[in-house]
Amino acid sequence: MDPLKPAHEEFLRLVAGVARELGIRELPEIERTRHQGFGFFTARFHKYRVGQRQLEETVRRVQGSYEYLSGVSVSGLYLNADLNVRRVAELTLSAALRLGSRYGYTDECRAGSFLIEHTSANPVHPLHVGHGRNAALGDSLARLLRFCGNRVETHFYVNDCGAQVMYAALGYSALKAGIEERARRQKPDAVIGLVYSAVNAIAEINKLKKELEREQDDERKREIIREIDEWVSVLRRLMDADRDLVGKLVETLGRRDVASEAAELNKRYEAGDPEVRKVVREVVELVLAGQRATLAKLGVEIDHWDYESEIAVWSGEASRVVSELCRRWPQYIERRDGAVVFRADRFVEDLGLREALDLPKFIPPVTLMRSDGTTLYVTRDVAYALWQARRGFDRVIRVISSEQTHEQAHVKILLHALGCAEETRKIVHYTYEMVSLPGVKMSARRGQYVTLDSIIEDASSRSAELARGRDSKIAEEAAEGVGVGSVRYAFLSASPRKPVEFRWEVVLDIRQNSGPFLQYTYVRARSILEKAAGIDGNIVIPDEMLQEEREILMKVAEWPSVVRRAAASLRPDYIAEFLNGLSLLFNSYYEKAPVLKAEEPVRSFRLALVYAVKSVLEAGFYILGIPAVARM
RNA sequence: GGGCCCGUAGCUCAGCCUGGAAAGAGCGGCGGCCUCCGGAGCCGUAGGUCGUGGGUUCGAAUCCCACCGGGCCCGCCA
Repeated sequence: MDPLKPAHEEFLRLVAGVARELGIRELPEIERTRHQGFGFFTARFHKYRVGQRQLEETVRRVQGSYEYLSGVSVSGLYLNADLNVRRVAELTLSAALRLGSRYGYTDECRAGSFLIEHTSANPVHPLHVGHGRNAALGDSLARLLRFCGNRVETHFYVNDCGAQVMYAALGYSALKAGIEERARRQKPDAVIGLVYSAVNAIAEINKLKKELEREQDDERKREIIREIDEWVSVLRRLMDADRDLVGKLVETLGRRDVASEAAELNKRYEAGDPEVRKVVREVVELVLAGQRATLAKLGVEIDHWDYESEIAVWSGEASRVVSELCRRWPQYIERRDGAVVFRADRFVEDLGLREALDLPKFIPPVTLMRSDGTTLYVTRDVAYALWQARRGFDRVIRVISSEQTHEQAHVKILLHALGCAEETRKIVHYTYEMVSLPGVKMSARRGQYVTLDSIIEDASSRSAELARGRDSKIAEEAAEGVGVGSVRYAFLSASPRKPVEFRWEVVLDIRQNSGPFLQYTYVRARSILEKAAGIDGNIVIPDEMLQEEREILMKVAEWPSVVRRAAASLRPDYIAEFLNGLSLLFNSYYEKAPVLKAEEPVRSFRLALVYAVKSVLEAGFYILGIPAVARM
């Protein structure tokens, strides 16, 4: 139910009539007026080369009487119309009272079925802030599209292939008992994260030492020594976290050729060696248990966990991708020391695909297979993309950070080269920019990151701290909900295209544009309704409304179209912005207009208005995944 | 060196896809209010070369080009 629909239709009829009279063949676009004082709806006639007088006269001739519009006017070459606020208000309040937190849904926002892949962090460490943005975006897209009545399935791609997993597995099998014991006490992903970083550092140091022995050039030698020092200090830092564990890892693996062992392990894993398979899966499951717990805390549920090994490797799909490309495009295949390289650069150039596939201007060649016969991430990703595209959804949305722009372009090119036009069209690389923390440099390989767990925890304790001075028990209870709300809002409120700097003053700013601000608004609205104990269904719209009441009603009336726009353009931030605007209006109103103490019938009207605001906030909270706390 | 993205008020951001009215919010600043449903409040006000320079257009924050500044990426890593 869209309360603006009748008014929109009336305006549409007017505009169409005017256009017809003026001999304009197309229908001028109808917009929500951007500037105050020029009505609610606008149609522009600039490009049709008509005079203002002519437009005015035509409008006068064509316009009829309207139920939902008022004040049709021409200003310059704009045709504007205001709303009949009373009529629209009736529709809005009755829709909100009837639908509650489902208000906002309209049939027009259904757009098909969606497979959404998101988060897909490597299973060797805990989730960090960047994954938080990915998870919040992916999850909210899923919620938004579900709210709109679409079929949605969420997927997490478990990258259990490749060297980094093998590093974790090597460390794990070397110190199994100690690690398992720790994983019972601490979060298992944190434990494995430490193991992974330590083994990685050991491997790096060993590789560099070997290089140092062979190296002749003094300049280069000094540089290698510098790099070794850097990794040694990484190791030292990891020791501070768990001296016993990291010390034992150095002892056990320090003299071994960890890099070669990892490569060997990887080869056996891809071949499906049962022994390796068992170890790798054990370590991966430990990490996933931890990652799952973090996601659950954020209110994120994943429907399917897709294992790279199964879907791309053991199924033979990745190999088929390679052989099929060799068969179709032998002229673009090069073999370098046994590795298979696809000359994506020349392929794109020769076939002139840049425009058609909307590719970046620089495309490097892409290696499809290592010289030891194992697959590479991009090849497996192509196999996975095909698998996704063939699961019977209209669209596949892959939420992947902008770091992978080039890799995702490769996937697109390779799909095209395989002749999978249909599949390519379905797949969307939903990109978002990085999250940074002031003064923190992150590197997963160096075990240097701020975990999502610590961010959520920090947000919760800080929000409890901010509430000190009020009821501390309530603050305590609400802390986690407010913490989660603040974190999710911080990730979702900016356009995905913009880098986000995570700063506590902003994230927890109660006055505006934050999760807690919305939650606080919600608590206020809810508290009024609780005290009122029930709303009369017979709402009389008063003849004299406050300016704030008019504004809130029109804002609430716009909610369904905001939902539609957000869903159509896949932008949860539109929802966040809208809720922030609504909250600002409501808080201002709250201060001016007593609800419970008002005389009837104004009291009932105001209660209905509060209920409508509360309902919109609830719907928006569902979409953004912000906990609707009752008190805070 | 090349590629992708970002640059709008002191700060955080919306608007850019699809050009059109005086470029919108909030925070902070300044000045005020409050025996009232939750003060983590409210009202008012000042504050802008839309990074810079060209171009296209009747008209550019919006489209094109160049440059400057920031982030990310350019591997037989993922």
